[in-house]
Amino acid sequence: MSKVRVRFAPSPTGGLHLGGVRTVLYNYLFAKKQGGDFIVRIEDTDQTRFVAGAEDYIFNCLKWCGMEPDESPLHGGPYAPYRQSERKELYRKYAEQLISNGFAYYAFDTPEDLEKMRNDFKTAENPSPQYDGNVRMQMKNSLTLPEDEVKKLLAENARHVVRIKMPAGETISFTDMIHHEVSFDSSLVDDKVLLKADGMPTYHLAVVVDDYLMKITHAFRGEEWLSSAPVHVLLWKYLFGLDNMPQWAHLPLIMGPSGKLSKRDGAKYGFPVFAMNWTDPKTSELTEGFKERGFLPEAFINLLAVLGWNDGTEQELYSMEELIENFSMDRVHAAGAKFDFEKAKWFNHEWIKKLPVTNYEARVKEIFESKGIEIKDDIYFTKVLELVKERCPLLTDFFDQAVFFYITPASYDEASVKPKWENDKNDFFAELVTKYNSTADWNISSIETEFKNLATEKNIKVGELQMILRVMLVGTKMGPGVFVIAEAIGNAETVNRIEKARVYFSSH
RNA sequence: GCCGCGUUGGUCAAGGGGUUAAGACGCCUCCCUUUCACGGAGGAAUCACGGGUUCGAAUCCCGUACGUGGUACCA
Repeated sequence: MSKVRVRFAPSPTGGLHLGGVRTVLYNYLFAKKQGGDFIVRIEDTDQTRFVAGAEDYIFNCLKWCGMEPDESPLHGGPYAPYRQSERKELYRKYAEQLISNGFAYYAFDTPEDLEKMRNDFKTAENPSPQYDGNVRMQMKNSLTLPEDEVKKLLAENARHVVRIKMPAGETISFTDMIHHEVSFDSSLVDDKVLLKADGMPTYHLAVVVDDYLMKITHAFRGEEWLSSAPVHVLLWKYLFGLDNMPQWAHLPLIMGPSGKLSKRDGAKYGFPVFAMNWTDPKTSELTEGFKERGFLPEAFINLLAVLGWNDGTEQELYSMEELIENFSMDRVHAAGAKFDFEKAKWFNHEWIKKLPVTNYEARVKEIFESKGIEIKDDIYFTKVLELVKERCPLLTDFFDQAVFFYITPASYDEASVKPKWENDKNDFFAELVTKYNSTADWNISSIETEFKNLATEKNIKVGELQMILRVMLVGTKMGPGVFVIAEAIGNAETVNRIEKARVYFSSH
């Protein structure tokens, strides 16, 4: 059996969303599991939709996710070029081969002609007429025009396209790795354009020709392509033989709160849809990415992998290696899945807890510095992150959960302290400051022992005092153990914060 | 409209003729902590509907409904 080769074939028209990344992932996992090659081919046959920077952006996303292609326009490879716009000259000959075999034809209809046809044939039962067997003989094409006129038009370079001539009354079927037998009635499929007036192929021709030329063995794509699969199957049959056709798998769609997930859903419902931040160069509109929202690539990959796939066990957390080991296409769900941001955050939290802080502290450091907190002591920073990570589902949560390790609170949760602030409390903290000022060995147990001894001596409930101490050090009722915080921020700063708060509470 | 695909709790899902119909997220209660989390123990909540087939259907078949994708010289 020949080596497994799969491809991800994006068109560089904008950001890379969830569904796209999952398509790459399944391609990648399948290829790596079989020891095959993962190819990225850029499908840029529509120059009107070209967006500057989109291709680089896609490769950046793949890099962030840890999925490096074996072949691509960036990585090179034996089947270059990997950009369809650079392969333009290749396609025409296949289109012409189809025509000479009677499987396709030239069509000279103008956009106005097409619009007229759609209008003329439009009825209540058929709101969107297709260019198909029912109308093709009434259009302007090499099937209806006299041969010499066709020759003449071609000779004078009249604008034309090449369309596939869909046969009538055939059942076109194929085996999909996820949906199993899928079949279509060829009479109901339209004469899709194969080669456009500008000489570029459409997706339909290009995908078949390139998959053949690049020796692709398995072709995975979103389910939105299933409807046009009969065109591709026929093209394979006419051009290269069904025996050489790759195995198809049409992946279930990832749904948003209302229908197929779109980038609009992100802004609308408050969660990212793209892998990384994407700014449209034309409109300057920014669409948020999972990365910038505070996701770890490990979590992003993990949550995408199990959205539509499971290995039949109860395992939910998988590293890339484990995914490669366990992935199989036949356990991919046929039904679409609705994306749940709450669960996505849970995955991220699990990975934050699981991975050593050193794995992501550089990113957290950037967040702190962008908010004006300079990190000078990396050892201390690591320790701080370690202390708060179980309350941070997102990387961006670390700031709020840990700023107080760096700055003295500017305000206090007065509602919690005020009702309990009486003279005995004031005295207690005044004495505590004196004691702490002379504490020689500043560690958690000495801090706690001194505190509790003094409380016992003063006959005040320890718990109540601890709560007040917390508010004094943190500002609010949050964070790790109070004495742990005191130890971390140090003797001088602890004393400083207690004294500042004591004065504040006594005068308010 | 037509064509394709799909349908197990709110969400992700296991299970594919006989099960008390797993598990996870979320939600609720309790424990832990006089904080917030983490962790632990419980709880509410599901086989779209109608017909078959069968001793027995969440599981097989047929309809219906609903959802979703396509219906471009876009991918």
